[in-house]
Amino acid sequence: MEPNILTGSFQLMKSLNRSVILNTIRKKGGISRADIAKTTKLTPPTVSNLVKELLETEMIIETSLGVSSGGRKPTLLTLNSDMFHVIGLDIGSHHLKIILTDINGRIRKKQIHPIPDSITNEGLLDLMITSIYAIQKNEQIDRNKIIGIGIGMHGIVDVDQGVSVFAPNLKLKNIGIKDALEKEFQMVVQIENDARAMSLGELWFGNGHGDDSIVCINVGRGIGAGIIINGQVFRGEHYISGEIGHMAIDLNGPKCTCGNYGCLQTFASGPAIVESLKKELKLGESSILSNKENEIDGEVIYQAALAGDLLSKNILNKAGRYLGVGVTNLIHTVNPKRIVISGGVSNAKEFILESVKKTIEQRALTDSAKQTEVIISKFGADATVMGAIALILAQLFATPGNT
Amino acid sequence: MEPNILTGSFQLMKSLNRSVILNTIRKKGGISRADIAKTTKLTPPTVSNLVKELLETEMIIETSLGVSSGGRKPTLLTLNSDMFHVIGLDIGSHHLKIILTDINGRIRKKQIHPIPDSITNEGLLDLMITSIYAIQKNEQIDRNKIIGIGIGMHGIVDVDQGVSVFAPNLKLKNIGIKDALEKEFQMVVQIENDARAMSLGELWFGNGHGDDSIVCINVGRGIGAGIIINGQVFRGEHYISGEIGHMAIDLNGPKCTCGNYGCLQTFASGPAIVESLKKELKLGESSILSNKENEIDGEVIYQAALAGDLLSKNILNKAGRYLGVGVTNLIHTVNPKRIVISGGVSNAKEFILESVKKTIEQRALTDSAKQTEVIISKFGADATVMGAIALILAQLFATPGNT
DNA sequence: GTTAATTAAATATAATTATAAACTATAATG
DNA sequence: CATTATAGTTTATAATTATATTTAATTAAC
Repeated sequence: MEPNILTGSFQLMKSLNRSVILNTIRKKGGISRADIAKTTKLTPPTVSNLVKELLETEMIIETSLGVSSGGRKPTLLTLNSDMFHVIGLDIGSHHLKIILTDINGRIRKKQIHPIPDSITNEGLLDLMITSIYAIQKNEQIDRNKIIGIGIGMHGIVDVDQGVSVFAPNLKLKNIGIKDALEKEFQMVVQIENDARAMSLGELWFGNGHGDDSIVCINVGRGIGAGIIINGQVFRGEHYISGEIGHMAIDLNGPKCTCGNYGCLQTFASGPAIVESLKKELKLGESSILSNKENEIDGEVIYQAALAGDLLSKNILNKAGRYLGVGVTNLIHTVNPKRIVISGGVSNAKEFILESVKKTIEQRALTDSAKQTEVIISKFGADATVMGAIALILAQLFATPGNT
Repeated sequence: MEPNILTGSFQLMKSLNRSVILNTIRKKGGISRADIAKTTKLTPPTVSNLVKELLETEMIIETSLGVSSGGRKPTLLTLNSDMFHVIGLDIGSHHLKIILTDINGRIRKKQIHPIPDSITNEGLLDLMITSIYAIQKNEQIDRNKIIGIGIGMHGIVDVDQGVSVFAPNLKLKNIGIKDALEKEFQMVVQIENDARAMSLGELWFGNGHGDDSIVCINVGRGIGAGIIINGQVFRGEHYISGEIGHMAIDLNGPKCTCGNYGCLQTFASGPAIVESLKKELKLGESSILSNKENEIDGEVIYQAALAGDLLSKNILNKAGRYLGVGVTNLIHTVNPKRIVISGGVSNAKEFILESVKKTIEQRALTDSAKQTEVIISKFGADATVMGAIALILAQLFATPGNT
């Protein structure tokens, strides 16, 4: 069947305006009815009526009176952030991270649970359910004031069905997460690929407020990108948009786990960096890591580089240059306003970011493309779980018609 | 200043519904008021009122009576395609092609003008203006029933300003096309990059009716892609989305005109194919083109391949494989539903398409990605000019709010 | 061939919501 | 303390869609 066509009706008109007002309050935070009318170009009575309704739902509250510039003092309105809460999960390769936030995304509680090796679908679902109960324990929070549960998950995710189709790092397939959690908790549940969740988190909580187009690149065990266009997560036809880890950049390069040669993640992922360094050590390069081959992981290399180890620095720089090639390809394809780099490898920002930028400067076609903003995520290891929160908030504050 | 926020109002409600009805008539072609009400879920009186208005504007007409299935015969409505017309231009490297169509995109007249070498900005604008006058000559068409002029142009185009920022093949910069033509003709003028125009044309007139996500790849002197997401042309932040000709796929590959190495268009563009064949000839490969080095161009190679020349076939196949690598990178980034290949090189479809498909089959990550539809444009050399028409039609039939 | 049922379209009335204009409340200013 | 500026509310009105009813035109059944 055709999807429902969006037609104009009184309900649409009203819900659109209510949403516009709610979002204005969210963005400006502490704004009077009169100012809402000015910025939205709605008339004062319309604003007053809808604000009254929003006050009744307790989504917003009247706070202090503002300062007057000659006339009645404005009554300032803000989101009622103490009332409503959101739960976010980040399902990684070894750990499940869960947070509880208010609707401004301020973290109230954070917990981490290890994920046992060779876990089953049912085991993972059980772990998720118990962790969701656990984080609510001893919290003075009305259960039906929890708006929803957002989940960021690596691998391929069918957002509409709410299924983790393939989670390679856990070796699991077809986990029916949404159905299971909705049945258990009777609230909104939304699951999304980790890089895409991150990118939405970056849009909501990062510097990129608004309707921008941004790309968030998650560089860790693999490399994945989340693409935001006009403020909407872009998923592609089969939920594999942004799978840039397997972008071919050097057809004569090393063999990748996918079977092809020269994929981006054979150069710039965490494992690739470790391999690259080990190989140099075997070739006899001198380094402070020379006799510690078994202890080497990404963090160790980063610390060595910080301590001044030239080989470690060079290896990280090289990874940055390759990442820059991939990023430039993305700029020439998606041409976003801003690119945010996150994930484990982005920890080594001092040694990565500059070489990414230099590579873009060198390779990008036009001056404007060269000036594409490239930053490191400010959320560090919390990027995915904040993105999971953003999934629910994006839905809560969505404008009618913009699915 | 902030862009205007979209708020609900009676005008919006009405114009949304009018647009929904108009588009329903356009898509279904020959549909009764009652059926419109059913498919749109608008009520019959609403439909009747808006249909009355649309009849008054002469945008639609009542045609025959349909067949009854027990009851009054339905009055069928269609677009009044004989009344309104659109002009489309394709500004290529050597020729200006111009067509006049009705609002169903049916071509009424087509003309081609050569573009002199070393033309100036003013010269090109003059040529455009005279060609637009010329195509209207001897046509029984009401001047103010021409809806607009669409222009597809290679290079980088600033759609909002209506300026061709950089047209490398004509060696021109900053041609203020929109302003000049709007001043001369007082009607809607829209200019767009050729690949993006093509992609919109493919969406409107090709197999891909609807709100799909498709990518159209123009393989000629360069390689450019037009990306359509949710039925909207996607341009990127600096109008360079889809510039995949300079996607790095082989960092150790040949040097490109852009200064980098291993760009896609050093392998799969028209000039790259010609160079590649000439090189093989020099190396002594036998071919029916062996002593005709000066006559070789894309068309000659294609004809040779058709005539059974093995070298020509191999060269075209190889280009197809490289193109397939680029296309697979696109699938892993944008993940569209359908990919359409057009431009000069796509003429050699017998020798290109299969190797593109094989490469995707070999390299794509998931089964669903492997099944991405890849077709050759059915418009051939008319792809850009049909896209230019689509630019205007897309605007005419746009839903309010979806800019 | 008359009548009932069905479908299409128009019309009249009601309901919903935004808008405009008038009004009340409150504060700063001189 | 009057004047003026600003915030917010009330009332009346206008622009629409929605609902219910009516008219028209057919087909199908008896």
